[in-house]
Amino acid sequence: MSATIKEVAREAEVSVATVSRVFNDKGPVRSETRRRILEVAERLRYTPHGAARSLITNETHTVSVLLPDLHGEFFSEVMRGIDSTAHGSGYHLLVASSHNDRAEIKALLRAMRGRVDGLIVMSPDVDAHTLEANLPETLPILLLNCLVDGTSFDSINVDNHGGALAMVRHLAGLGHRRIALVKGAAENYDARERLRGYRDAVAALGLDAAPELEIDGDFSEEAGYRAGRHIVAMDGRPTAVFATNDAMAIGCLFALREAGARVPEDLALAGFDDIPIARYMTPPLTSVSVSIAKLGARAMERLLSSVKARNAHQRRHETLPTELVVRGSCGGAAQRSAGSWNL
Amino acid sequence: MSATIKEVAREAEVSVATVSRVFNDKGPVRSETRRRILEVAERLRYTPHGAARSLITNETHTVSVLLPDLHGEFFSEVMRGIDSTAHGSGYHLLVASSHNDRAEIKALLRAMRGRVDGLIVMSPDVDAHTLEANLPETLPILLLNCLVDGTSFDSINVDNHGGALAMVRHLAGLGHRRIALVKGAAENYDARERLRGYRDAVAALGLDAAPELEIDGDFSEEAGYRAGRHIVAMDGRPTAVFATNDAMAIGCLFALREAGARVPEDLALAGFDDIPIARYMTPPLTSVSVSIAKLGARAMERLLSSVKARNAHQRRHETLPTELVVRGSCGGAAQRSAGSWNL
DNA sequence: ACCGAGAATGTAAACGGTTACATCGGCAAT
DNA sequence: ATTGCCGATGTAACCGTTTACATTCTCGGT
Repeated sequence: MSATIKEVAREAEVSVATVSRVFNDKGPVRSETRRRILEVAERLRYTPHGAARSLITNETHTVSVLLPDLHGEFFSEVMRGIDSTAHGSGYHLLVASSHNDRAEIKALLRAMRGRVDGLIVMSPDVDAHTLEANLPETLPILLLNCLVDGTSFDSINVDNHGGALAMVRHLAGLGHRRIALVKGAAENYDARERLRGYRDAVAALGLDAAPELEIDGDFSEEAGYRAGRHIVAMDGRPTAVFATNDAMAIGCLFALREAGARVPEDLALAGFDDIPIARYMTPPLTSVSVSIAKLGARAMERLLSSVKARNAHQRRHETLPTELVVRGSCGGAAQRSAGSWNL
Repeated sequence: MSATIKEVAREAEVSVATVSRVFNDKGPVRSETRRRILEVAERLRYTPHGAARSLITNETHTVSVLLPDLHGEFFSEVMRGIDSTAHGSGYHLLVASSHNDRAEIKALLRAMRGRVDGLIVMSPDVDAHTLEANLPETLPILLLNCLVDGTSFDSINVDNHGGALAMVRHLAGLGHRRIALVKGAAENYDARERLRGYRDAVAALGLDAAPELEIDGDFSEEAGYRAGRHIVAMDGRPTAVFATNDAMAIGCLFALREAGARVPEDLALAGFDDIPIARYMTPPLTSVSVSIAKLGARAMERLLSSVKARNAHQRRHETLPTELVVRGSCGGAAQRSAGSWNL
């Protein structure tokens, strides 16, 4: 094993306390002593032992991110944001994908004690109760895009409702009265909110409202593909399709093209999330941008502040606004200037 | 704070040793005693303290992944593979993106002591020397897609050379004699190997070899875009473009389309990596698949085995084969059957 | 009734740090 | 010369576990 603080102390002919003081910049140390200690430490390749330090100081300088299944762009982006601010504040990142098995989640959560200073939860499946039951009540927690019923946890959510509303309004503005929606899984919170936004907009604008316009899906490309095939075969065929995430929009586009339907001429298509691929599709996909990296950054920011406040702070629920990104897939005025392709 | 083992012991009227034995399934415990202890533990919400445990056992059940900058699909996929096997073996994952600052990397590496049992390094920038100088020599390390000169570290590399070779051979088979290459950054190891594969193939097959056919790039979409613009303007215009990664192929495709060049009719286009978007492009991109998730899984597998062997094992360098994935972007017989889209 | 062998449990020493408190000089003020 | 104070350093307790070793209990065999 590596050298310990004791060996450094012995070699530098001081006590461990002094060595510790040097390494933590705490308390007065004569500069000559400091120099000698640092020199010895360097020679012995001494590095403080993380676990030992955590044990006594009761802080790990590590936060954990719990997510459902790290799939694709969304995960990658949100992690980017999270990592960047964590890193900036000298915190390490522990990732845990829950694979939504009940017992497993419980085990995961429990394993957190003594390992992390805080927790960001992104699993829509993990209910607040499970969290409370399996975590030390002093551990700061931030719910990211989770259902926040009456829970007293801090949270950040994307304005799914508002985004969906804006998208439907946009489509209506282009003249569409009959807009199909490709739904996400019923138990998914994001999915429910987007659905709610769609319905509210349809009602408010007096558009065609029919159960068959709400098509089942689960946020996977394959579901989008199935939805697409279904749509081209409908008799009261809609003039626009709003897939509630980009992955489904992609699958859907494939199905439409396969069936010979042109987008946007025959059918307008819109997505949600504005994942990086969206702008490279043919046609480029109109979507709702949620600024995923910023979402992650903001989450970590808030978590760290509650870590520093020792979790004794005012709880808050925050909603991050979305932005409609108009590209070519819905026709209309959508145009993008050459050269700005890499926005 | 949460309950400690002592409180459980006191409440259950046993010694801490017995509680510990129960929680680790070690040594004999009367089943009645075990029951009582578990009951008390549950009531007190006791969970073993990670740091304390690590301190004495000298293992953290955590491995760290060091990567350059967690950007995009590649990261996401490789993490997926890594996480899945780590998780399967009961290991936690610490991610650290190095942001390639010298001093920062050093600090990061040092902070690892007492925090992790092993390390996967994916930063092509981190040289072996930095690793050796800043890590306890007993820490198992696996180099993933890094330059492995004479280093004695374990490693896994993608067969970049073979993949590039196969791609050029494929293009030549379609009748192309003048094939442009869009290079990656000169200092990037993957990039160099792919370039080497291209040159070897060109030489072996007697294709047109000219310096102007090797176009600068850096693996970014933007670089691909610039390369595309450059290519359409060349006088001895090539008939095929081999972008050494998919991101550049995407940018390139955009530029070609913008200039009115049809793919694959006027110009064949190929990429490398087979990122998920590739199959959704128009036309679908012919690429070299590296099975990224498998790469990550394999890496973690090997790392864990050397963790278990206490790092006292035979070092090995391994090369993961690549696979040519033929789609529509190069013309020829490329065709994909409807329905298999979600492969 | 006694012995010895396990089985069941307890005791206490690590693990590698941090930090409250004690100690020790040296120096300015008296 | 004494006092008091402060800067520099040392001592030792503590953080929450695991585990080698000691101790006690339980029984079957004699």
